[in-house]
Amino acid sequence: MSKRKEVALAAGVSEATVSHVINGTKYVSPELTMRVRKAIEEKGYRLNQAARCLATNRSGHLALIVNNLKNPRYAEVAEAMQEEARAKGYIVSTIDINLFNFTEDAVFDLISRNVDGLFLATYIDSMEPAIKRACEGGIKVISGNPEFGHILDVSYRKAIVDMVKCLAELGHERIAFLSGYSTKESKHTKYGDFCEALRVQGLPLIRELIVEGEPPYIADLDAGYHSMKELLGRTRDFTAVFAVNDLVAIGAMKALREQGLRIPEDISVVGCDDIQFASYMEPALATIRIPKGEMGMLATDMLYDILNGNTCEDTVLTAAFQTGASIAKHPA
Amino acid sequence: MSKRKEVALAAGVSEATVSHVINGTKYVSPELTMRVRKAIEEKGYRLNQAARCLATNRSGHLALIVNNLKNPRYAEVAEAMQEEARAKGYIVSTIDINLFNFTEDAVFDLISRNVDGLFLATYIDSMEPAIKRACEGGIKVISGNPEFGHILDVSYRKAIVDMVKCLAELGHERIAFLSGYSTKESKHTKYGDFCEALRVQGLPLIRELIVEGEPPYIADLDAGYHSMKELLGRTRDFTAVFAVNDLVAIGAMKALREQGLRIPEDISVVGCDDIQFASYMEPALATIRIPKGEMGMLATDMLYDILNGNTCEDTVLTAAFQTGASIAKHPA
DNA sequence: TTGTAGGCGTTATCAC
DNA sequence: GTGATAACGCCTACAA
Repeated sequence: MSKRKEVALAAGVSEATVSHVINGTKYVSPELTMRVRKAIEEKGYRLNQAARCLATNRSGHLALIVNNLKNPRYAEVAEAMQEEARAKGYIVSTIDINLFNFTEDAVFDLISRNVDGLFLATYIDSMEPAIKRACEGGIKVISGNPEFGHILDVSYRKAIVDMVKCLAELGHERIAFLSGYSTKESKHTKYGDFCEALRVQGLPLIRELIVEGEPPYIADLDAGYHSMKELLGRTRDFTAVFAVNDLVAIGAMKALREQGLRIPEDISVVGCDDIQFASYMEPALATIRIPKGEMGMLATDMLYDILNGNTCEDTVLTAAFQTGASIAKHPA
Repeated sequence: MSKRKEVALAAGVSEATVSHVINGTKYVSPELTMRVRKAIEEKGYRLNQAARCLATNRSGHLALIVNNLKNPRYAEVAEAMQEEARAKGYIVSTIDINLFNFTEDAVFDLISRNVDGLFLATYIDSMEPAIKRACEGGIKVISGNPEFGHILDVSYRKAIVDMVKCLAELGHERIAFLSGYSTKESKHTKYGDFCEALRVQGLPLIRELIVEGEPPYIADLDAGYHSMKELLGRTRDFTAVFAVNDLVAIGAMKALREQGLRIPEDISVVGCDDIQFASYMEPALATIRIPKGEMGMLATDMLYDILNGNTCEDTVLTAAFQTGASIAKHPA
């Protein structure tokens, strides 16, 4: 690895000049610029980011926090964030906290690594203290919590209301909810939105039809499968089910099929997130669409703006109900 | 952010002593150790990794290269790698090269960032030069290519032979292959294995039944869907299809259904990777199982060993055929 | 057992 | 427009 000094030597200029052509921090004559570039090329010189970070206190390193990378929803956010970040010269590390299994050290490590910015694509109360430390440590964070600075969030309210309305109009009255998580978690807004939506439609909230997740609260295919089995073991008196995400919905569909229940003839199913798989299911899963890629991009852009002293607007994107073949009229 | 100096001051010791208790590089009396730890705690001190990196030339930063993070196969590798890495004090950045859309800069950036190690979970010829540079830059790399140092790979051969044998025994003779990529890519071993497997079974390799992918070669659900449509447009004279991965298989299933073809009664379908979704399909997708989590863990362990001057063994894991409801006897 | 000092590769502030 | 020089925070001989 050749260093800046060697490049300067090869180009016959000072080290400072090399830096200036690299960073564009000062005018350098075209001729010298050329010589320097050539020297860089020939020497195969690579700027040492660690050194730069030490000097500038900026690492060009972003972090994304998700709760389950295996959920394509987050994979998509991660991919978009990464793509946008790379275009802006940043690298991103995705931290997969297994929900509720969260350890503060993961965040402290981020501080230690001088991460410039942080996007919380998932949110749990228990990480608040750590995130607060991160803020104090100078890390810019973007999340759904105004307490941490700028906010980028998605609101499910309207979509869930629309969805419940759609089901109600199809004659459904007893709608189950597969939570995946604990409905006691304060930030678990989908459950709150669902309750509200029922209220709006004048439908009852039936406790028996609410299935809580089990620790460690990984809302995945298996969780959906087991949640539905639990529900079916409890009662069959429901005609529609809303799952906290598409994975849970798809898992639930399997459990329903195994019990000989037809979708949507017997039970209508709705998921959430609109992962690509949803439309490849048989029947195609009705779901709630959220702008996953946009979130990743926006988060990156916002962080970029903040880090460069520009302003950035807080944003709340809105989800949209996406109907599908997995819902139908209430069975006569 | 308090620095080491402040900790030293607070603990009434020298900076060197602080470092030694942090790194365990020298014996420090229990008493002083205690004082230092307390001071660290009180001051909320976080070691600056950039500074350490500059001094030691080690970043504690690993990278994983995949071609499509949205493919749960890679998400799983990424998650496992990350988990193992964190336990060892490393952080990992996952780089999603969109296959064949690869740009060398991504790798050069890794060099610039003093990444200690690199795991190529995917492989394409076009990145060879860049990876070579990474090696020269001192980055330890693990991949399927011995040229780059240690190897960690998975062999599909036996699994594919078993799979074709299974299909042959069920009476299938005309087996299609949805490549997703270009079959001309030298490293695209699944295609080679498939050809070999046909040979072993004495089955013909039918050019018409081989569907090449389209640039930019993202072998995902849509690609599978379109590949199958293309195949169906070409001929219906096949009774089984092997897809390069589960996503392609699932996409193909949709196209088949749309044409009124039943799975497995009319067409048997086999995927590859054994992503969790496979078993949640209707019918459950026969596939080829690969140890995804194990690969992520192993790669990390190997890198860790190498980086710490230990030896590590090259490993080739073997895939296994996993039957499923998506295959059945040749339709009479 | 503990402290001192030089250096890691860049940036940034100054004179030149 | 260009070139020295002092940080940046930490590690690590080497000295005490």
